[in-house]
Amino acid sequence: MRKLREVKRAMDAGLIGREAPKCDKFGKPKALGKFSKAEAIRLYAVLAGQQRESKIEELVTNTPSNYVLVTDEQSLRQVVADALKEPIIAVDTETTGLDVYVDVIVGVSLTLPTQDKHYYIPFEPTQDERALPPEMVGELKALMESQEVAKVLHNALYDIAMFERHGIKLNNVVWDTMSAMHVLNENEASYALKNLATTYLNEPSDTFSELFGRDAKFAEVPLDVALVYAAKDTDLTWRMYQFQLTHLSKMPTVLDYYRRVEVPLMYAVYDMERTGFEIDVEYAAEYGAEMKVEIDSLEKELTTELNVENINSNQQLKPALEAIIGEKLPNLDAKRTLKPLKKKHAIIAKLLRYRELAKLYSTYISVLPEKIHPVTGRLHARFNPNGARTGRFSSGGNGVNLQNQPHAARRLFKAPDGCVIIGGDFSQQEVRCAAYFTNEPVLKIAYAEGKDVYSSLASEFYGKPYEDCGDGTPERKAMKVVVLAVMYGMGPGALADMLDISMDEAKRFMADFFAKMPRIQSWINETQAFTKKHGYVWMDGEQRKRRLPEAKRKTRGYDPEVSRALRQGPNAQIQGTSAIQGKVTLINLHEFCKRKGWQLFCVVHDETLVLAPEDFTREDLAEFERIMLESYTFGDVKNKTDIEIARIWGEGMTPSEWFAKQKEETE
DNA sequence: TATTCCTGCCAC
DNA sequence: AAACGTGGCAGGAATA
Repeated sequence: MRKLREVKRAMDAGLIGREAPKCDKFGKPKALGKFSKAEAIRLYAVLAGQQRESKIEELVTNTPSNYVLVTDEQSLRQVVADALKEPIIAVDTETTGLDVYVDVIVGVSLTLPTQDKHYYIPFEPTQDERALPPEMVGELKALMESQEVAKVLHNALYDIAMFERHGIKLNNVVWDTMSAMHVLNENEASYALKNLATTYLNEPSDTFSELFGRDAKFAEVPLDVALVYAAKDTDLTWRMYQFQLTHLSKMPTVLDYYRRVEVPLMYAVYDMERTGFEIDVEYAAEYGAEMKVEIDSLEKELTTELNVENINSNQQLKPALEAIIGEKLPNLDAKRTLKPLKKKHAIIAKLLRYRELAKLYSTYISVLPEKIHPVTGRLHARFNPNGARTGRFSSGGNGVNLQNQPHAARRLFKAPDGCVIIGGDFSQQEVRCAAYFTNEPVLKIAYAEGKDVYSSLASEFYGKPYEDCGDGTPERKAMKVVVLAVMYGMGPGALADMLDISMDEAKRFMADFFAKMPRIQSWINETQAFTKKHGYVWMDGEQRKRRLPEAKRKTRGYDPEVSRALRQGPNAQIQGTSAIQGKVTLINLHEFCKRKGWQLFCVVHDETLVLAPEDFTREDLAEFERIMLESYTFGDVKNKTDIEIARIWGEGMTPSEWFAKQKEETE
């Protein structure tokens, strides 16, 4: 719609006309047909090209006088000397591409605020004879590594990695305008610097691809254009920093959180991403081939039995399946719809088996080996510390999502020779957090006595002894999902589905649940009332907000968006606070790893993995455990952590099993 | 061929 | 009657 509107505006203004009419086979122009959407989109491309050229021209002619191109060694040295006198500068790099293990810097931008100067320093392989030789990037080393000069960047993780390519540590990054924006407004549509500048600095700016096209390379951008584009980057970064500082200063607890947690977290994430994973390629190939055989034969059988072209197409599958089983299906959801019919119809059992294998194979087993980086020989995940609006990490992007690997796929991740994976997992993290916020005596007493709340509730619900509902049992697993779901506002219908009970039984379960723990109910009510009144909730200690503006909407009758926002409120407070606990702990573990020569490996919400040499001691482990338990506590609710030691992810043993085995082997 | 939406499913 | 929350991604379908 945006594109169509722009085309309309341009046509109305006479900036662009209809396409030239097509000619017939005699070369005579045909009559113009109806004005189609397709033509409008083609015209948009023409318009964008026209605008691109004129925009670039305009940018260059209006290059501010304090944007300076640095093209000789002496000037470069002078800029560095001047920068070393600044207390804080803005930095940005331009590069040959986005692969932090392959690409190199083609230019560096520096903003020197007290001088009010914005420099762009181009290096080879920039395609211009004025570009400085690549080894001169080294002239920036002292400045970048200085612990005196603080740095502000946009998406610093990337630039830290690019400087590393040239043997330079980018130290003393004190602000990242991208991560700060996540704290300032987690609902932002885009966190691209140029878009933030357009929104908040009253400075309409085009992103690189908008200005130069999708596949443009920075090294090929003419230097007069590169100067104005790149110098503007640090100019905007600096202005964004001041804007953010002004606004975060109005929320001192959030500002403190940002500096204390989000900033040091960058360096932890940077190291964690670089550690990477060794992948058991032989096992993957063997296991994958085995799966593929079964998948292919199941697919063949299902295709014939159902008489469809493609069993992966639900559009084809649904009517075919309905015809065979003789009943209508609401959807083809495996858990809800198909599983109950599994016993009755062999074809459904076969389909479910096929789906399970196909998912595992196509999403995990077959792709993990392909993602091994050719340069490092390891698989590098990406971790986005503010990927979720609640402040949780997300993982994925161009790398691999490390947070949703099923157990069968975790077996492909192994510790390098001589190393083990040590994992610490917060036990019942969110319920402990709930105990803290609600002050519910049943929960607090249970945790004080060292009871497992999921097990207790499972024991009651299933009418089995507490001991039979311990860690790893299906009863406890089911109850874990149920407790969290009910706490976060699940309805009786869905609960009945989940526990395979009637609607009335589900209602009774929920009534019992809240009657037994009345403070949970009252805390939910209070939190929802707060959400409705203010349009946001606070995480613990007002460290960060989750803004839910829909909650404030005045409604008559049911409004799904308002209801959703009211469910999100209590959830965000607990999930977000748990995320803060995870981040603070991760920072401390990072320090610990650096001290010990260990490496951060991976973080999955309530679980952190590190790589340690296999001769680690009990004392090392005790220290690791202490960091897990003491880095961040929920008031007087004690933390609990389960520790696992493994050579293969997910195939671990307890510390006592480990040391027993070690002892055995040395004897 | 490229992009986007939909359904479904993995993790916590 | 509409009812856990937070993500990422595969594969099909629709659209241009």
